[in-house]
Amino acid sequence: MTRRSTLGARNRGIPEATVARLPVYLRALHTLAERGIVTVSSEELAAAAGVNSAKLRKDLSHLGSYGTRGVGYEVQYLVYQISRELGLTQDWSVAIVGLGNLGRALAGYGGFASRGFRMSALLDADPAIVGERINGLTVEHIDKLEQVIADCGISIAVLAVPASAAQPVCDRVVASGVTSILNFAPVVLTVPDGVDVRKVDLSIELQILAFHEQRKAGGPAGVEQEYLEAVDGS
Amino acid sequence: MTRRSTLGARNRGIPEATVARLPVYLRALHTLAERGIVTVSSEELAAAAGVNSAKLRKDLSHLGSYGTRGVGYEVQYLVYQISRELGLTQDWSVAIVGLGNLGRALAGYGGFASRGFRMSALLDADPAIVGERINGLTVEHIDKLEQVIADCGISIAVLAVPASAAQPVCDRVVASGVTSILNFAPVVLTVPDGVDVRKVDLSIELQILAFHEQRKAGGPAGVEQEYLEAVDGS
DNA sequence: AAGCCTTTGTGAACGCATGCACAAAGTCGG
DNA sequence: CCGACTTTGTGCATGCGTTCACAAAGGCTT
Repeated sequence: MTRRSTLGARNRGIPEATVARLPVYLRALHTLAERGIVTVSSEELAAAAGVNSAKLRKDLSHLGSYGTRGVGYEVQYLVYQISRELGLTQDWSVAIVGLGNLGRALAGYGGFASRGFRMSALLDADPAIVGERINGLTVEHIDKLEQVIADCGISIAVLAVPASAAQPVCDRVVASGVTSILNFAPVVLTVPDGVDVRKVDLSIELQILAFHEQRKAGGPAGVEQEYLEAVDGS
Repeated sequence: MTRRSTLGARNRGIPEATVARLPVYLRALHTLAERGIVTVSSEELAAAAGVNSAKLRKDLSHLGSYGTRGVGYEVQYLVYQISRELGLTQDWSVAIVGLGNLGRALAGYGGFASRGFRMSALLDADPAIVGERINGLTVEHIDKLEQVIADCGISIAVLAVPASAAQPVCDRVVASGVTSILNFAPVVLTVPDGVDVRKVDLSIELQILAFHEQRKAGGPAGVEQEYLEAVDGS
């Protein structure tokens, strides 16, 4: 073990799996705080977040030793610590590229602005959409992409463009200085080292559900024979 | 090792990580097929899917031995095998509950219908929305939820409702026989055993990006001191 | 002040996932 | 028909993530 000090493991290097759960804990804590709850045990918080309590404690231990034995965690303090670790104590400017149905839904989503994320720019290529006001912002033409990203200090971009446009648009935002991308287009994006991409894909999620659904119903129906029927009807 | 037969490992029990990647391979294969490509090596397909070739081969080996050594995989055949394994050779009826901005975007998304998923019902509680036609379907009032789910044989539901409505709506669709749920509401759903839930949460994705973004910029800015300033201005 | 009770933080064991590296197995040219 | 070449399928090692179980640590009661 490579312990750095005796005061808990403030190791730089929080496991990726832990990072992915911190936002869930944070949301649960906010809910508790709204109900006026001051202190929470790992057991209670874990239940609210839908995880095992041992996992919760280990996750939190990666941030430091912020609980009190015999008592639990102070809700407000933990909110602050997790927020800070996630980088939510500073503001992030976000651009949405592509304002079709999905892009509009994202632009109108209140959950963004609430915690550290400011919707700073909306960009689209369609002249019929450019100039429209959505949620208090005017849609700019994508020709101004580089300029807008620089002016607003945008480092995070949300891509809600058609699949065929995704890679070119991605290349442009990256060239403009964006280093984090949330991609809704159903393509595998190629980016340079140092750029993070996360992907949200409805179709994939449904297919995973279908797999398990089929499993419940008794496994894949087809036997080997079916393929030939499927392709040439013999 | 517990091999079942000499003909590859047709072990029931495909790793979850593999299942999550199969749809990605499937999409890559469809793209190749459109370009008229008949045969593909693990190296090429892995590149198209954005994964390591060894991982791809191991994933595919869980389905069976569908490649030809020295040659590669036949695209159409592999499409069929993966589709069958994922349960896409049968049709799945899907209901969307909640037709705000996000629900509309989902209802209009072409990627659903294309492969095995049929949008069968749209449900909402708002009288101003009920009766509207979206993408060829009429929005029904949520009072008819149980009836519609039974009539259409729906086993997969997409929840795009406000957070406060999510758990009650979830309980109702589950009681009606739905066993797979794709949840867009920012809450942790509680469901009985045997029901699968997958969650899509924009806010969480952004927070994960923010964490890495901050990391690139030199780690969490705040020192211990900052918390006191943040809460009571002392 | 002392002992009991609660809850954290973590060592240790286990299981899953990843990636290397190579033998087995097939194709293709001569 | 044979030998060289290509590519699959997988044994093995390594690392990450999860869970159990418990000692250490604090609060609370008497």
